[in-house]
Amino acid sequence: MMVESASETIRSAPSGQNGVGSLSGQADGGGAGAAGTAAGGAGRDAAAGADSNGEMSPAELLHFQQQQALQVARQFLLQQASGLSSPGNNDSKQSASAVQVPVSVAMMSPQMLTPQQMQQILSPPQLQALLQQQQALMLQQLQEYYKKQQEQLHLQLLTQQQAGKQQPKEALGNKQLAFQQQLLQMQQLQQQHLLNLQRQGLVSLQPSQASGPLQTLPQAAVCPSDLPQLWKGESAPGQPAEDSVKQEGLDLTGTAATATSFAAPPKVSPPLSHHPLPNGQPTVLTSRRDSSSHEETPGSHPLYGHGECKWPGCETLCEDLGQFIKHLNTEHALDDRSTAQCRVQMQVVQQLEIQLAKESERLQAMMAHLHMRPSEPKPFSQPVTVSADPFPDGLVHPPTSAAAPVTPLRPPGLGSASLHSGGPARRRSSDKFCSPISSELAQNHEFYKNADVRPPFTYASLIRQAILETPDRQLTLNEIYNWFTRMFAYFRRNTATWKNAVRHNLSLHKCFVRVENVKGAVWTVDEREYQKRRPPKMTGSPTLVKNMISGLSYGALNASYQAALAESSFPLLNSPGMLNPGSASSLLPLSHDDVGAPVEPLPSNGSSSPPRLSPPQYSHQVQVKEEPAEAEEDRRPGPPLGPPNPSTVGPPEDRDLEEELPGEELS
DNA sequence: GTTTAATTAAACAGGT
DNA sequence: CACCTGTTTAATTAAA
Repeated sequence: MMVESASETIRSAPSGQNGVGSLSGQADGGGAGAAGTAAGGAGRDAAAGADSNGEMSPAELLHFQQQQALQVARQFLLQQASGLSSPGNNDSKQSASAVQVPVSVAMMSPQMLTPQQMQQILSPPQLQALLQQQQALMLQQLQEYYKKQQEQLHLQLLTQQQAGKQQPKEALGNKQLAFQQQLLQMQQLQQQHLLNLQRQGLVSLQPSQASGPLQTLPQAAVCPSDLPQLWKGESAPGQPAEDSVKQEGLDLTGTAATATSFAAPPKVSPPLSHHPLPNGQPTVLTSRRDSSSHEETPGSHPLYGHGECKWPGCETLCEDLGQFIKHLNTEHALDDRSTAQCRVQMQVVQQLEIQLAKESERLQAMMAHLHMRPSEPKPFSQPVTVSADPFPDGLVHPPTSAAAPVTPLRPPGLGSASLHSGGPARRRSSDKFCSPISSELAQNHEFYKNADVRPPFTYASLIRQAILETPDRQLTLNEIYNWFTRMFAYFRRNTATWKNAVRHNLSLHKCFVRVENVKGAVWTVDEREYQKRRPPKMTGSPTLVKNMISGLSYGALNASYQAALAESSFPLLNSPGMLNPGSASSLLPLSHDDVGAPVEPLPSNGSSSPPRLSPPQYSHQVQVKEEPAEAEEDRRPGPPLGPPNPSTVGPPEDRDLEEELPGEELS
């Protein structure tokens, strides 16, 4: 009936929903970019310093300087490669390195932690996350540095040529040779580093550069089979303006290179350029460009894998490479469509980069602020609320909460690793690290709204979120549907399927209570129940995870990080509803994490850190206008769950939540 | 290898 | 009758 039409309408409306555009907020990758630049600057300064000292001939000076720089770079790379295991002593030896790699230094909090110590202190997952962050930064620096080196090489060559007239040719030759060798070495290191990154899934779309072994990995890991939908249809054009906002500016240059550099084979080759991204984003990806140019893997193609074309949304089967190439040239030639698709890909990449940069920056700031105080368990044993701490293991805690250090014993498993191709780390990634839906959404809702990517949350958590976002914490089925379509591009398709799932979830979970209203029935959330059944899984659905992983894992990653911060910081998403004093109660108890709080594991010692908000007030249902008793019944089984007593129901996990106050709405 | 939870599909009952 | 809303059951799958 009307409903239908209503939902349909909305369906197409999403883009117009709101112009808030968190994206724009996120987009300002400027910060990160700046950081990167600054780092680079520092490096240069160091070099400059060396310059001033010397009194050697220009050529020697250059040489010396380069040597030094190379050394540093090499060392740094090695360090990275070995997982921070390289001894810190080296650092002292090479004071220059300190300058050269300010970022890393800062991150490690020189204050005395040697890499090894860090390793001990931090859980694997933490390390992993850290490492990734560092690597990303590193890459940027390296990139710059590398460029610089090349320039210098040229310079040097020129100089030497001039001077050559007075010096024996041989000497020069040797020098040049040596230098070139170093450069080569450096290149190799760089490649190696890239490989590492690839393995970790940090760098996606890795193209040709890594001929053999890698090609499959990246493909599988990154090519989100679902991402394609992004392209299907109207792709780029369809993108709501808000989203494209600034992206528009970047055009095919920088990012294009990233997204499509591989499409270079024969003819189809978009204009690639070396320009750095406009916004200063580093581009993890770009770097590979250099190296990729070296070798053109003969037997494979980045866009070809498992017998099919990996062009977004294509999936055409091709027997062999030859056929594929032909297909590529005919189907994906340089035309409007391809360009549009390319643009979309660019946006995806861009967003990922921005996100990465942002997170990196944040991490640095966090570490700087905390002096990298490790979440060491023992030392600071303080309150231990732990039980629930959803912190993704690794992060430093949010300043706000008193939450104490995470228990060390925790199964290591964080997520970052698990995020990317499920590889090895699939262990418990989920649980602990699931992110609070609210924060995740808050951060990426623009993204989900526009990208056809399945959100990494379960239907139950999404439904709950939808309901809680409203002022009265109640929604009709149809409104729930609308929320889904409004908030997620993904749910604008296959409506029959997910709607059925929604209904199914509403009926299935006790936490959703149907209340008969004058006008019909509305659904509310019984937080208590919800929390109860919590040992959730982060993921929503298998597919979900898959998508997330493959495509835009950043959301999750970030989510994990955010989880830590969530509590305090995101005003963003929560419902306007919260404001509502009257009904607000429900929110409190909810620990935002919906998706995943780990509830169970630890004995919650609520004692130490009393969750600030006593969960007792289980939100009860919001005051629904006339509400039949049905709901009530379930709700309180018997003993009113002890409010104060966290251990009862669940971990008090609600560790503080104050989940944020209401902020605005997400869309 | 078993259990649990989520997803998906589908049947079915009331209502409109 | 068609469609919506709810409830259920069942199969499948991934994670624990």
